[in-house]
Amino acid sequence: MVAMARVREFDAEEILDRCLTLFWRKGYTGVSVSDLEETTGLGRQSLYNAFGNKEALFAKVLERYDANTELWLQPLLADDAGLATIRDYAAGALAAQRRNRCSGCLVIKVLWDGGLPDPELARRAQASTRRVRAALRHAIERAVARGEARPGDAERRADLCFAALNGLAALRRAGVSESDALATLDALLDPWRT
Amino acid sequence: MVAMARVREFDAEEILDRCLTLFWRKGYTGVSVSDLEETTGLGRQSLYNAFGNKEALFAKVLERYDANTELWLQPLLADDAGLATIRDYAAGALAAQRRNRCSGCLVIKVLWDGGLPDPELARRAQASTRRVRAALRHAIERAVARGEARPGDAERRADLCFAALNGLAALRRAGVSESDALATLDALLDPWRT
DNA sequence: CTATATCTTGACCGATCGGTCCACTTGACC
DNA sequence: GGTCAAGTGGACCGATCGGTCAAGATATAG
Repeated sequence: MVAMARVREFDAEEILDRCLTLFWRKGYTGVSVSDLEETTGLGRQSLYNAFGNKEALFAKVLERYDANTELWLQPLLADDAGLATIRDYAAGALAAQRRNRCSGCLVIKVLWDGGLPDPELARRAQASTRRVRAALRHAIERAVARGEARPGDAERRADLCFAALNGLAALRRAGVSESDALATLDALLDPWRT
Repeated sequence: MVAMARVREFDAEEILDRCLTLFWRKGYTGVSVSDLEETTGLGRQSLYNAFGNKEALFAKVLERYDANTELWLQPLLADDAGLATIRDYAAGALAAQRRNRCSGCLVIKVLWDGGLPDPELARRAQASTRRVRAALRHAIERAVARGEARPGDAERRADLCFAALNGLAALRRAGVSESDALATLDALLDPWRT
């Protein structure tokens, strides 16, 4: 390597974020490479130079989504987590979905479409959902330990929470308002309180 | 009209059923006309003669799905409906999804994709979800009236049921077994019992 | 300044998309 | 049996899909 050539003119992370929003909104197969060009403002070859191809780019996007999710999950994994933490998590998720004009979980969506080219990606997507369920379970266990919630099968409750959270997105698509969706989640959590 | 010509050689309803399964599995945009040719065994022109185009065919399929749903909803609308009826409804839905190798509600899925060409179709899809929620609400109200369930906001509970039912499909995609998914629903219904 | 390795732009590839056209077959009616 | 509306199969359409190739532009190292 004797002579270094020009450097890349864009910020890869910002580009990935734009792609993330797009994939979140329209799914993997629903996004064309031309769409990616448009929202990123980059030429096609620049995208392929930087990320490989559409599938590899989506893999990076999924990694980024997972990292973001991990951050969102932190409060649930804290010692003082509880039912209110779960509610906050849901409120944050609904707000983020409104901001990005998308609904539901990207991971669940691409799992539903089944259009993922690489089965490894599907495996990682499943692992991602397991982390969310485990975090919910932890928050519920802490709530029970602290006496906030009455005892019960934490794993079942966590899976039920997970199902309800994803179902909230279905409710939103069915025309229910964000505040009504949150109130619906309260109808799940409140009966657990002591 | 002097001379009648040959009659159609296939049963339109059976064809629609095959298309329904395919759309259910892969969504509207995920199904190509070639796919439809393959699963129906019909030529392209036969499909277009009988149903118009892909969008019109999907509209018929949606109509059929709605009619089927109406049938599935009947037990929930009966006077003796209750929490067990809701559980049966969920069990039937999960079993049907296993049989058709698809997951979740077709209507919610196409609403999620957002790939519907006709906004009127989206409107009908939303109306369809409202009928399901109303039926769930009726069953819950009957359960309360009969003393099976303790009193509570029936509409919130119905929407929560709706969310959980759709979330059950998300759980299945996340790798949870059918029986575990049903047990998760029980974790929602049991606390309502008197 | 020259040389060179990389980035960028835009034309282009074969495959597939939804949809149409046309020649051919078929069967009910007179 | 002849006629003709309707059904069927296959070639074909322009548009778009994901992906590639070949120049041209550009910044760094010497």
